Amino acid sequence: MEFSDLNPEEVERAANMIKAISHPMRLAILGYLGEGNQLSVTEIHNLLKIEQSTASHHLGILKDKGILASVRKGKNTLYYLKRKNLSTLVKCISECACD
Amino acid sequence: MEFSDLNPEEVERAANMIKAISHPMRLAILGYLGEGNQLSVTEIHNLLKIEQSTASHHLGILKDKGILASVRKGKNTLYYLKRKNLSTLVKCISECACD
DNA sequence: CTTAAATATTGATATATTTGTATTTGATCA
DNA sequence: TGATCAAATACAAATATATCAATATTTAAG
Repeated sequence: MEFSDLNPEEVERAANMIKAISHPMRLAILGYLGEGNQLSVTEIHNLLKIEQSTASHHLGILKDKGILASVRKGKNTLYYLKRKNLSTLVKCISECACD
Repeated sequence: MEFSDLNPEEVERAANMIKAISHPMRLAILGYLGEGNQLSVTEIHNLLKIEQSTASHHLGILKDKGILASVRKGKNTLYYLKRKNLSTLVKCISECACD
C-alpha cells in the first residue's frame, strides 16, 4: 500500500485518524491503552487529571475516528485500541519523535 | 521503544509531529514526496491547486515540525522528506486508514 | 420506583488553525 | 542596477478545537 494510491476521500480519512491521535491528552490515553488494556472513562479522568467531561470528549473523538472501540461493562464503559496495528503506528511515532 | 516510555515533553513533541502531518493537504504533500522526490513550492502549489502562500505555509509547518527539510536550488527551494522512516510511518497510516 | 454512580451531552468561552489577498524579501539574469 | 521570478511573511476573516461547568442520560442497586 503506497500512500499515493489513496484517493482524496481516503486521504481525508487518514488525516482524520491521525489528527485524532495528534493531541497530547489523546496520545497519553493511547499510551495507557497501548498494551491491550481496557480503561473506563473515570480511570482515564483520574490518570490524566482532567475533567470527566473532557476525558469523555477525547475518548469519544478517538472512538469516532476509528482508533478506539468501547464496551459497556456494568456502569462503566471500557475503551480499548480497536486494532493492534495501531500499536505499531504509535511505536513508530514514538521512535520518529525521539531521533 | 514503547510509547509509555516517553516523558511529557516527548509526548508533546510526538503530538506536534503527528499534528503536522494530520491535514489533508499536508498528507497529500507527503504523498508526492514519499518516494524520495524533491519538489519546489511552486510545484506543490500547482499539483495541489492551492495558493502559493498556502503551499508555502504548509511546507513551512512540515519543516518546522521536523518532517521535511529544504534546500535552495537556484531560484527554487526544494522540499524533501527529512527521514526515510517517515515513509514507513506514512505507509502504516495509509494501511490503517484502509481497513 | 427511587437513588446514586458513571457517561455523555450541551453551552459558553478561549484559543488555535486554515485560507486568501496583499506585501515583502531574496535570488537570478539581462 | 533594475526587472523579474520564487518564496516567505503579515494580516484578517472564517472555521475548528479544547476546556470547564452544568445538565442530561444510562445503568445498577436497593
